[in-house]
Amino acid sequence: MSPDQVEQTERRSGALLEYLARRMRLRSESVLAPLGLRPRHLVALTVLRDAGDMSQQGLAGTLQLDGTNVVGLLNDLEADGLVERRRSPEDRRRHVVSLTQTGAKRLNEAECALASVEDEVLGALNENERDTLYDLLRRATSEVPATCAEAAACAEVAAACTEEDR
Amino acid sequence: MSPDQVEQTERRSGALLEYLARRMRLRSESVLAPLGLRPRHLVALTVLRDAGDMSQQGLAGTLQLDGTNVVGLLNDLEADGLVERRRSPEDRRRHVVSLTQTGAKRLNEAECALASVEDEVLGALNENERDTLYDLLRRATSEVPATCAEAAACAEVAAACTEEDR
DNA sequence: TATTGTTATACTCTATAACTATA
DNA sequence: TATAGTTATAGAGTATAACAATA
Repeated sequence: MSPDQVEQTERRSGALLEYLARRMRLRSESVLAPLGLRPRHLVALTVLRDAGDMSQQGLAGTLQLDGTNVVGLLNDLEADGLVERRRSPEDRRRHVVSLTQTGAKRLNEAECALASVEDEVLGALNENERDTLYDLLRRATSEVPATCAEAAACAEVAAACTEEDR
Repeated sequence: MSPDQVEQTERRSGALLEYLARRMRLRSESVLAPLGLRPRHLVALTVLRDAGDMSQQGLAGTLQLDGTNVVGLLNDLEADGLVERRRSPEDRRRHVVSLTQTGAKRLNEAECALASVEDEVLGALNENERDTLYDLLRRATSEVPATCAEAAACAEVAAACTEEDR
């Protein structure tokens, strides 16, 4: 493998994604504080709006978050009347979580407030490029999260790749 | 403002970015573990490669990370011989941090290993779209982080926006 | 006196384990 | 017996404060 090829093929988006997300999150915190929200609340509300009602377990899976953490998250949101927990009629163990009208409104307010943060963090991109970015992110995140089996297979491939490279 | 306009203008990339970055990070952890790296190490190495040598304070600023945290991060990386700390000749208080050859090699290995993670997390996007995403992220992150003054101004604008919306 | 880096410490976030209720 | 959700608790991650060396 030539050095040029290495340059071309081995630069990945992962680190950039994390780096950009961190900057966005740090700036967002101060803007969201007056609304009584934290970035993770916004993520949860966004998922509920975009994907619709779901069980707490479903939410945990989607957010790749531990179930115990979802409890606390929903406690916050429910205390503010932004989401609702209802027992599922089909399976009374389940709680169906849904966005309330108040929650949808608050989410809109938050996104409006975050416009300036986005202007700042994505300052290097013009309007068209931001639209493209939003579209790509939207589609990438709408994919169902991979199963554990897939993740394991993925780890295997990566390990082989590392061995070969050494 | 009409409901349609609200739909159009108030959907922001922040939550999506954080959501996608989290999924990427969780998957990356297992793949990077055999290399003795954690996602944040990779971010630091990536920044050092892309932006070149810098002081610890510079690194803290770039990574939007507390200085005390940078110390621990660099301790890890230096113990593995992936980065080097040298006293600056001009200002002996400063440590100039630079990527070693070993570090550059390890970074390449890591990025290779992460290819399968990216395939999984960005499964909904085709090759072209991933290139576009990489390009957008690359340009967005190469922008200098905003100063505190700018962040404060940004918060003000956001607050005004919230008031108006209520 | 101010700044760079370090150490010690407290705080927050996240995950693991045991419990209640439904199935 | 297994699953959805909850609570209590321990471990990891992150930030705040005091300190040493240099400017």
